[in-house]
Amino acid sequence: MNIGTASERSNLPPKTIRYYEDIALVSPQRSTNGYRDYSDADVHRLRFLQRARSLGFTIEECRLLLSLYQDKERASADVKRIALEKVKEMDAKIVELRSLRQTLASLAEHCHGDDRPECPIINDLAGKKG
Amino acid sequence: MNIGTASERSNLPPKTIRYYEDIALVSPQRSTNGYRDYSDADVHRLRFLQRARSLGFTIEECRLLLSLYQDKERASADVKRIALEKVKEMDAKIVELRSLRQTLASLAEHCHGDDRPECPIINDLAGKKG
DNA sequence: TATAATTATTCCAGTCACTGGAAGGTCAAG
DNA sequence: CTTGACCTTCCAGTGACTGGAATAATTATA
Repeated sequence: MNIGTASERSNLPPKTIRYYEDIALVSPQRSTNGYRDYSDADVHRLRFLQRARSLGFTIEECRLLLSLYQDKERASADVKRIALEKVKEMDAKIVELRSLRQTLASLAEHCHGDDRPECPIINDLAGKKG
Repeated sequence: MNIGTASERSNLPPKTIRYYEDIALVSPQRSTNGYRDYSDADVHRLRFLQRARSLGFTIEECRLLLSLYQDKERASADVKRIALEKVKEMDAKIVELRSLRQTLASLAEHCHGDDRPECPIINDLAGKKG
């Protein structure tokens, strides 16, 4: 099938799919007219990538997961380890984001938000005390 | 002062400070030897940037905040609006991240994580049901 | 004073994961 | 036969830096 169809079925934009070919993640056949010709297996890999990316795996992690997926002898322990590391990373990111959010929200709360130029947000960013 | 000192005082790496000059955020004087010569006001701007960036503002938002900061006539309402938008964005990001984290964690939980190749994480990524 | 170490300079290239756009080839419908 | 949708390649840009090479200036030490 052409890239447009593969795009619909994988829920990935054509540009992204071509990019995945550039970095050797999914390499479809070519039709006689030079168009990329995606097999069901290719689309399968694309969907795998779409899902894994949306779960926060990097491209290189996806590459690893794909190779584990290809390898019939792979141990699920490998996959689990990678997943749990990712969960830990996400936890850390959430904590950090929540803290930033709190700081910013409390700054905004103390900003009267009218025409007067006194603004605690600006003051804080500028490093003023109080 | 030289870039090294400015770096220490602003808690920003020299590379980043030079980059900020490239994109016209902080433009110090030059000494006769060609070295950048940072004033206290420059360092002030750098600290402002460091803090704002760490709070999740983009460079362009920082540019805006700096211009509001410079402008004595600015209304704090503008700053508050920007800050509250940012808080909303962060809330959304946190929700999304939490959901991804949950998906991944529950997949990992159901993965026995031994030598057997059966792995729910891989199966899920591959789009298998059950 | 010679030398070594540190810090500074510029410039080019790379990161990550795409995304946009130009210039052109192919194909199906009317 | 033309229109328009879809496909191709290639080049360049995004954001926010970061790394590294080659060179120059300053500072510390022997």
